[in-house]
Amino acid sequence: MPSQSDVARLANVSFMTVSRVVNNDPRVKEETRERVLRVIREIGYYPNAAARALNRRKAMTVGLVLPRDEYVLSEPYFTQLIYHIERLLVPHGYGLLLIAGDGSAERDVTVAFRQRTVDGLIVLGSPIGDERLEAISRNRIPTVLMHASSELPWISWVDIDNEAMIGYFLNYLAELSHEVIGFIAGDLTVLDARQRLDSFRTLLERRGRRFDEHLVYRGDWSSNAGFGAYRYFASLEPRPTAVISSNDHMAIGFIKAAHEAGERIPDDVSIVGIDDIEMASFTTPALTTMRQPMSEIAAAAVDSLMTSMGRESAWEAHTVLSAEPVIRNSCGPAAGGRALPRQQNLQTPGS
Amino acid sequence: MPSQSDVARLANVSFMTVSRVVNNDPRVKEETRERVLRVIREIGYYPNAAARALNRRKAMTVGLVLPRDEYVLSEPYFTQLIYHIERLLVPHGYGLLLIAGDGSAERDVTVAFRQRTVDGLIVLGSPIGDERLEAISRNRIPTVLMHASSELPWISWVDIDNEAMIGYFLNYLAELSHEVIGFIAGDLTVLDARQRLDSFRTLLERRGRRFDEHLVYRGDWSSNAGFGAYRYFASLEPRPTAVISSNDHMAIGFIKAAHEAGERIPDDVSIVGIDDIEMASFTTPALTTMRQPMSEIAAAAVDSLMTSMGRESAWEAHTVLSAEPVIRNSCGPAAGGRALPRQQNLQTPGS
DNA sequence: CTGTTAGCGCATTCAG
DNA sequence: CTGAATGCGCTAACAG
Repeated sequence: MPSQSDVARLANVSFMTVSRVVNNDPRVKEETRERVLRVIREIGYYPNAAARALNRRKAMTVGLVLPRDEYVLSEPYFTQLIYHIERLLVPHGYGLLLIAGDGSAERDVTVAFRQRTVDGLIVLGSPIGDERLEAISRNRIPTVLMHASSELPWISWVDIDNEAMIGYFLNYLAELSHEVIGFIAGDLTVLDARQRLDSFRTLLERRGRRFDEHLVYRGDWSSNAGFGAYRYFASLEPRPTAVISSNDHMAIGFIKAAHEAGERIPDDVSIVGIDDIEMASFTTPALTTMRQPMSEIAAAAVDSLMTSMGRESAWEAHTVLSAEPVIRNSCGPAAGGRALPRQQNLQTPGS
Repeated sequence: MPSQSDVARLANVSFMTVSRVVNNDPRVKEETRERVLRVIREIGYYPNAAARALNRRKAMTVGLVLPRDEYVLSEPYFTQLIYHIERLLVPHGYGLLLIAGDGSAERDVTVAFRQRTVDGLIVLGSPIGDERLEAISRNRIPTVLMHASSELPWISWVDIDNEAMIGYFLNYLAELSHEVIGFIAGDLTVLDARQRLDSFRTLLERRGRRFDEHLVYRGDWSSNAGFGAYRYFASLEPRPTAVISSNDHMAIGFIKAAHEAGERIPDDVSIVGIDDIEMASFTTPALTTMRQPMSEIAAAAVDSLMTSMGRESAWEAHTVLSAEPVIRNSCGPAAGGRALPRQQNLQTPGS
């Protein structure tokens, strides 16, 4: 495998000149540059990443810390995020290293940085009170958190506006005359899950309605949980006429359970989800939900991380982005109500 | 950030001894080793990955080449594979670097290796006649292909037994007295898609039934394609009483379309999928499908890659694994038939 | 504009 | 069992 010296010899220059050409240093005569470039192409020279990293003290790699939970990982949601992150990192010259966190909390997350394998971290969906964050901050690792937040230095984050989403649905369902609204929570160790639930409670009270613990079903993001939620709500008195699910998977489980029970959606009960996964337009009826701005989320994360890695002292940015409602057919007027569904942003499954 | 020399000084040894301790070289006095280890822990020393890589000429990193297609990537299927691969790589001391292939074919795939950023490659679902494979082989990059195959040296692969899957379904549907069977193909630039279609044709003919082009709908793996397939088959005369879909997504689109048309599954038409994605147990009715042995596939891939990377000269292994049928409720006897559904491997959605 | 010197942190080879 | 010398391939800092 050829090195700079090989190129240098064949081009009749010192290897220093080769280095300059490779790094686009302007102070090289055009003629020499071209000669060197030609040799480089001819013998197929590529700079050795390890030597570069050693010298520059920069690995040009970002670590992607995956949720510990195998289940969460199987969300297409995360895959899309990963896809966008990688795409945005490449133009900056950075690579993306996967780090799954099944071992000891602190070690996993810290080691890659201490070994200088990565220059910074992107953490996907860290749980509340995650000890890893403390370790990250202590080690002064430039980091951006996605779908979570933190006040620690060195830790930037980008999240979606959970309160706005819940607020939107609450309005929407109110216009459809729903009075009793159930809520399916996600795994409450996850910040987004908690924020959604808290928003539900707070916003309800702000409207002067009383918040009833019984109207909350604690799920874990899985379709199965939505299944359980249906049964639970069906047994309630008074029974909710509409349900807000903290994600689409659970909403889909809910719909499935309703079908099996012989009920019709939205005639018998309305349901909304969050995420707009592909399957959401393929349920019967198609699910009303919120679409998250994936590529913006990824872009904000990469931006924050880049400037954070470029600085010497602690720095962090906090970004909140809003989701976009996707109104389909899983909501209707409350039984006995006369309101009509508001058909804005009508979205049909392409076909 | 401390280096070996720092540890050496504090432990009153030469940095060479530190190196030996770090690499578990047995020829170090137990007492010295412990002293060194203590210092290492105290000052939080971690070996510098770049220096190591430079010296050993090994990056201890594997590149994961993702499908170019954003759609395919959103399959939870791939995420699971990634998860398992990472998990299996870590014990070997290897990291996993993501490589998305949106740029020029050869460059993308080759560069990381030529730069010595990765020691080998795992390629997910390469299309038929992929020029990248030729480039990989030419560069003598130890590589394992997943869900594809190739005869090129240096390229190992692991795939599932597509013919066996189709054969199983053909038997199963025959027992249910289905005579006219439709087939929804995946994106035919993908080897698995083609193998499934070819098996369908071949096995049908082997049974002495004639293969009819009209009974094949060419999809692209998406739910939308399944939607279109339903409409297509509904217009056919004679109309198929059962349909084999090349993946679950398309099967789910098919089911959705059937619902919208007011038909019942499996009474009016039977359908099977492949993959057993999570959603497959949450359709109405729950989908009969094939579950792929994810962790075995990943294990076979990692194994092959490891031995391939450990060798000097070309080496490759070819592995074929079989999928496991998951019989749920989307198939019934052909209209007018008297056969009963064979209830083996009965699988209910947990709940 | 180009070359020389030095060293990034580690592991291999050879001496003790 | 331990240490000294050497070089992996590259770039920063300083000559020329």
